[in-house]
Amino acid sequence: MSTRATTLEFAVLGLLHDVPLHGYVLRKRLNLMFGAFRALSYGSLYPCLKRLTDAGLIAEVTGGHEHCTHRTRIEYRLTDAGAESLARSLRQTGPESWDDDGFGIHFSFFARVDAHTRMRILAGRRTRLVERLAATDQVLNTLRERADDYAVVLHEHGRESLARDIGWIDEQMSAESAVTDGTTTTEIRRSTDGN
Amino acid sequence: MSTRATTLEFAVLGLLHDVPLHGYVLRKRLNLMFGAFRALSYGSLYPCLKRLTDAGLIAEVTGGHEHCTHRTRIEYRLTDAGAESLARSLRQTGPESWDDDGFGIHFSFFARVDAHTRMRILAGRRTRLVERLAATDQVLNTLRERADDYAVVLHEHGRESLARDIGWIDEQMSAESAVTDGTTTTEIRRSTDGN
DNA sequence: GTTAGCATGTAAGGAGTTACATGATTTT
DNA sequence: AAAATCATGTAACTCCTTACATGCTAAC
Repeated sequence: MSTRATTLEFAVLGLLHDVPLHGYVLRKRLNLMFGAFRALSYGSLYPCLKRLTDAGLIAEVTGGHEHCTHRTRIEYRLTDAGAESLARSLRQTGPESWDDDGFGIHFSFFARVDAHTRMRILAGRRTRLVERLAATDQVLNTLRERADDYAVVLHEHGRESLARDIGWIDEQMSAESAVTDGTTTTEIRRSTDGN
Repeated sequence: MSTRATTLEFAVLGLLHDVPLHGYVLRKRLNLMFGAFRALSYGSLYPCLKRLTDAGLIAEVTGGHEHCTHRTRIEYRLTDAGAESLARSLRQTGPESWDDDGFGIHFSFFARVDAHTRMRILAGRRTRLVERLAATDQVLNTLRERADDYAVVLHEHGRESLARDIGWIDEQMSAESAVTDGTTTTEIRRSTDGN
């Protein structure tokens, strides 16, 4: 497929990398790792699965050891093309990987990515957040001039949250460089082991 | 109009209450008070203005003291029906006023709303956030079982942000009850004065 | 006189949601 | 045997964005 994978498609490919899953369970996993609240709807997931199938990135599992009956659940597995597309998405560093939509997913899959890529994504995310902090300060100035008190309080809270998010990114970057430097011998971050 | 106002329509009516504005400036104000980043597009604003005009909630300012030329800027003012619709939206306490979409806007307009309504919206928002905190704890348990370390770190950060947001709501509720109790004589929150 | 910013709009499309429609399987 | 929950899908709709199309006005 020529068009770049959407966030949802990327997340689906990422989850299917470990284990073949069917739609219902896939949705649960997606809601677990991303979103947390405001659950993904089936009306969104199933068409996505269809698109990925049509694009040849995933395929129905035609289980050899399955009994011929109960064809009610349809499991999907990653094809070779899908694995390659996933690898490409994981390797990407750019707005898709550090803007709001993509950052959480890319971060969740960090265990599958080399330290250099992790750092670039964290750095990109940090820049974005710093930009926003500056923009928020601008907004706060204007809002204070207009004496729009409730709006000021709201944006001051937003500013604080942003500052904390930046601090968190800094922590993550420190943790990463600790791993890269080899200044620590203990295993810092594990990936998921199988199912 | 029978259908409830969308978030954008509500925000537009709210800004037009003080001063008549034209689209271009309106957009700037909207981006200032809400959004902060990811600016609203004209492709969204102008159709909204048209909808509100068709619904009779706003109308073009036909300035008496305007010179007949330069009809390039179209100012909009709130009609009586629009003012009533706005008042109704402001009075509303329910998911529209405390979910993510609506909360910021309702909070920004708090100066125009009675203390009782403010409290109910804050309480509703608090309940939502507490629900999410519980949901996040659930997710964290599952994620820890699966030893999905990066996802755990990400969700722990999300949990902390949520906890802070709840703390902030508590502060706002304290500030509100200080006003209501009359335990303070100084003016705590001003509204915008004119333009 | 040309660039930059002000100003208004439309058409097509993206990425999702809700509501609907259906049926199998497990639990009580 | 009824209720819950597992499971898959479609159709219509929402709300927004991007890209386009247009023209005025102020500054340099």
